[in-house]
Amino acid sequence: MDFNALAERLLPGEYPALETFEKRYPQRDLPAKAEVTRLAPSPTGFIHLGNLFVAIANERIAHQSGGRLFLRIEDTDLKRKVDGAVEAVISALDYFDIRFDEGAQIGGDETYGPWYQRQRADIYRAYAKELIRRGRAYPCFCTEEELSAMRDVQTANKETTGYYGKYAKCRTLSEGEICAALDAGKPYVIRLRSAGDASRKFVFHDEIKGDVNVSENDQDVVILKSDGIPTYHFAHAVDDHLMRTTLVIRGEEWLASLPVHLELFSALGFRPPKYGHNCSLMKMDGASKRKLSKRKDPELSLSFYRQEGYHPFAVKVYMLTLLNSDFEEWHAKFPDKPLEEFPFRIGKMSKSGALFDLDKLNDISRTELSRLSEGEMLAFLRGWTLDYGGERERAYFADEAYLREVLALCMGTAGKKRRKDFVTAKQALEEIGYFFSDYRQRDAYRVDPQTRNAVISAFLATYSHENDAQVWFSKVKEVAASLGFAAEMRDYKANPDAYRGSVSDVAEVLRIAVTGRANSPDLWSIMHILGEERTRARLQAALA
RNA sequence: GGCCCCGUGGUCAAGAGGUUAAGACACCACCCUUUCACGGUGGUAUCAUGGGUUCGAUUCCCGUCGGGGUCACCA
Repeated sequence: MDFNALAERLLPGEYPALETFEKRYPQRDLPAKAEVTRLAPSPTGFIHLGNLFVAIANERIAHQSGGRLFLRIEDTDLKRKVDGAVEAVISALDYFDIRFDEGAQIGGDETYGPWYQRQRADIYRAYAKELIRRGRAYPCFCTEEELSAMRDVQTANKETTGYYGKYAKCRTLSEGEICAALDAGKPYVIRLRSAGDASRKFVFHDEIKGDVNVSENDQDVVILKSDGIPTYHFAHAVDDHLMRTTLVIRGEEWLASLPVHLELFSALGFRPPKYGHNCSLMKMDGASKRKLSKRKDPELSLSFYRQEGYHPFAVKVYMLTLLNSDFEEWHAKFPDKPLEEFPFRIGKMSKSGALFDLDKLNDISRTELSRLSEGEMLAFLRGWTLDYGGERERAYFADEAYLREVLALCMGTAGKKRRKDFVTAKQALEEIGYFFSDYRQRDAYRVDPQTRNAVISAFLATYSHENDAQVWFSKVKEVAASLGFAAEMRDYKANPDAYRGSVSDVAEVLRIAVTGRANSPDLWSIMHILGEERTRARLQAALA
């Protein structure tokens, strides 16, 4: 077989000599320990919490080591392409502070581009042509039907499925057969002629998983699809070599194809990067865990968190606590230090899949939000409102001084004790709704209507808006006492049977009447922010 | 099903051949309290299982079970 002639027939024309690529994409000039990492999404426009997870790890490792992080777009499958997807990816990641040094739409150093794989078609073909010349790749004319029939046979025989060994029938086609098929205009793909033996095993060191047992690849994988575009595997080997990637952190689902990648690197004469296969984020589905899925878990797309109004910092803190178990302690110890100062270590990443825990995220969100000043909170809420808020939320910003006052009270920024009532922007705006015209009773009264009316009327009878907090509260106590409730918590606790309840129960009635909820900041302050008129109106309305 | 990965409380997890097996979330109780919170203290709860190795195993080895991943001209 004349491989040179075959290569010429399959990929006619002049392709640059491979050395020119080595020159065009030189070894990077970086410090010794610097790592070059990347994110290589396909342009579906969908970004997942899992993507963020991996993105943060890649970003940290690159920047912490003085290396580079780049963005490459894996657009080799046109079926997946969605317009504006790249912008969406960048914007979503940017929201969480992931900044690329170079890559698609980044505008940094362009040396290692182009960053869209479709624009690199000639590069892949040049390497594919070389592989054909060396007899390491060959054309395959098998149709989809043939392949699937073959798979059925293999399954029935309980054999490994795929294109390998005796099943790789195009591997042994004669020159004449190939030419005939080509002359007939049959579509074909280019496959790797694997030199591996699946019965041979070896140990591979994974940066996250540690030593992993793998078998050699023996599959004649497709490297160039019938449209001349490379498969992921081939593009990965070529690109990550030429872009001088030193470390690939990617999802665990790639571990199975690692042998393919390793053989590709070796066939191409490239040194493979280091790999870290990171476990996927799991979700509880009924009684069992499962990987987060785009289809089934739209609520776990990155845009969900933005829409809900989670603070990006909080999400990042949560991701980091899952990524490196000692981060949480570090962050608790140095809450004011920038996250970048945390010594992130790939070796600390967990080998087992973490279950996504919304309770934990919410707790972190609460804590992080409670650390903001009311000015920062105002800005955060405004940002969210501009993007996702409705008319109601927008109206809250009409009187900024008033809003500030509300936030200061709700966050406890004035006093020494911060409150932790806010979890997300959306929820916070809902939470403060009662300071605006839309009163809604959210929580139910725990006392019967008669008692409720009695409490409210009694309070109304003595209510004087000018009273300071002290006087105001002593009046609440009087109301309590007059209706058979303990005025002092202590008394109630000492002898609960002697009372119908305590001041707490009385205050709760008033609280619900005024705010619509059983939880709120200091009631007296609320009444004073609302003003006498609205306060009386709400109490009055609650009587009805 | 084959192959690979994983297996400490409900969740995230630290940990070491001998420990009272950390911590965080959630939950419960109590304390503080001028109501709501914040906070504080305490509590319930874990080494999947069987067999080895060992004076001793949750830790090392093997099997079992369980969970996950992967077996495309998708990435």
